[in-house]
Amino acid sequence: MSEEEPSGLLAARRAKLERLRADGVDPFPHAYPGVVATATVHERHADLPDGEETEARYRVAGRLAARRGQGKMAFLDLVDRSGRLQLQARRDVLGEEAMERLLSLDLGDLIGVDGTALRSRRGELTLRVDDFAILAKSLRPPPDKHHGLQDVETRYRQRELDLIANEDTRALFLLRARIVSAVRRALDEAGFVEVETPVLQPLYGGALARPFVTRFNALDRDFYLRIATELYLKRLVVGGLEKVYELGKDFRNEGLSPKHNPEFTMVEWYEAYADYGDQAKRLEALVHSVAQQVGYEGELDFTPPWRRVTLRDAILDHTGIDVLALRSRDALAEAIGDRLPTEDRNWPQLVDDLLSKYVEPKLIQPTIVMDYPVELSPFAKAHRDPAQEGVVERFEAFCQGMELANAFTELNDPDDQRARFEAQVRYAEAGDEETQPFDELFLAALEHGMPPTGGLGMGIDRLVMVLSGRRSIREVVLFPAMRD
RNA sequence: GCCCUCGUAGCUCAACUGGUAGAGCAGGAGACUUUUAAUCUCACGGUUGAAGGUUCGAGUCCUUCCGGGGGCACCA
Repeated sequence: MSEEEPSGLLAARRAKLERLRADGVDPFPHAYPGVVATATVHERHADLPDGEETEARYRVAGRLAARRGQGKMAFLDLVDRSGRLQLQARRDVLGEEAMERLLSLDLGDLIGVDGTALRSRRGELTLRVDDFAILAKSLRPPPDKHHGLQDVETRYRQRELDLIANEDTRALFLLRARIVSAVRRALDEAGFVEVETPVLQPLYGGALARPFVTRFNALDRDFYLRIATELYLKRLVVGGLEKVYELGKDFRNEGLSPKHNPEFTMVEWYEAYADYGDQAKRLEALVHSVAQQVGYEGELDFTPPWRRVTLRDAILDHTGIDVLALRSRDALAEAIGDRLPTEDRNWPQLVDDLLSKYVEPKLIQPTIVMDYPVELSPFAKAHRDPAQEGVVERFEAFCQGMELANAFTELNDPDDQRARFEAQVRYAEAGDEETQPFDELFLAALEHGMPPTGGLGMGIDRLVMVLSGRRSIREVVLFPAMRD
């Protein structure tokens, strides 16, 4: 598979590959047992004084990241997942042949080293190379060893290069892994059972979004990639699993933005015999705990309780408009005036517009916005306070100017749920493309009886954005969606 | 889909009002036994995203297309 290589860089590496083979060295050996992390070597000799040598031998492996040649002695930097370790190669230790082979290595080659720990006169912990092996020859030049890889497009399209070249990228995705682990651990310890529900669904639901459509050949019909796990998880609560969660990918067929990737990771949990107030407490405690476990040190204060405000008051504070006093589309549109385009927007859409344009960007510290209009929330239970007519028990948590989580006291009255589906169908007939399709199987499940239940969904990518201070979801997704 | 903006060597970046593309790193040859972005010498490295156009002359100006980033729309 040859291609243009204007600088002859590929040819030079190919030539080295052939030279290795000619010398009887396998450039792609099968395994290299007994490797320890470079961080382990650093930990074991943290107190070694400058200029001191030891008898301690280690086998490490990783990518050759830098080289400082010196004729009869050379220093090399080896990078593995845990960090970086300096190697010292001496002609008098290795002998002529091995020294020449080591000096002919390219940056980017994967090597394994057996060596003896010492600390150089300049204070750098170093492994003197007693023996080494090429573990995989690199046939392409790596990114710049000092500047790393800066080109945003290449960083996203070839994330492996970003990970090779940029230590903060490695740290970020290790952080992401610890965040996901901590979320799972918190739910496991709280007695939730992790489940897996279908990604390929004959009918989508659980959120207001357009789905991806795919073809199921054997059944000769279209299926949908899930937009949420909500409805299947609630069927499991009906089934008696009581406390369930799923952490996985959802897919929404919508535009790209710094806050939206068409496939994203969501955790949803459902808890029998609990309400949305319980979920708010669980969310606060969980995020606070996760932040502590991963060593979050940013500006955001996750200490419970978070600020709470009703949606009505939040919009009133930021716009002067009382949406609950203006329950008709036209009255609300008139109050909005020319602040937002109101044509072709129905009442719930206008409320949502006010929230996302005037309130959401201002919510930097963690904030829980409670009590939404029923029209925006087809799966949330009506407010227990009869005075709160048209309002459901739902909250969204916001942080760093974006939505982090969405929760409600789940609607478990099957007749009410049926009426909500019917309302969604009416919105669809009026042209709304993001309505909730009618789900008879879900209704049948509710008719068997679902306990009072509180549920919550939280965007994992956004949690990682918040805890890492990243402003684009593409920074926290390994392979974000890109054009061909 | 619309608007703004960016695209130069493998990587990181230069190139005044249009004057014929340059450096560091990497790679090649060589020197060097404690370097830390090692240093030094020499040579090499380009379809300036693509295709057109204006001009005596285009990296630079214009048009279209491709891709990235930001914004709008869509959007949770």
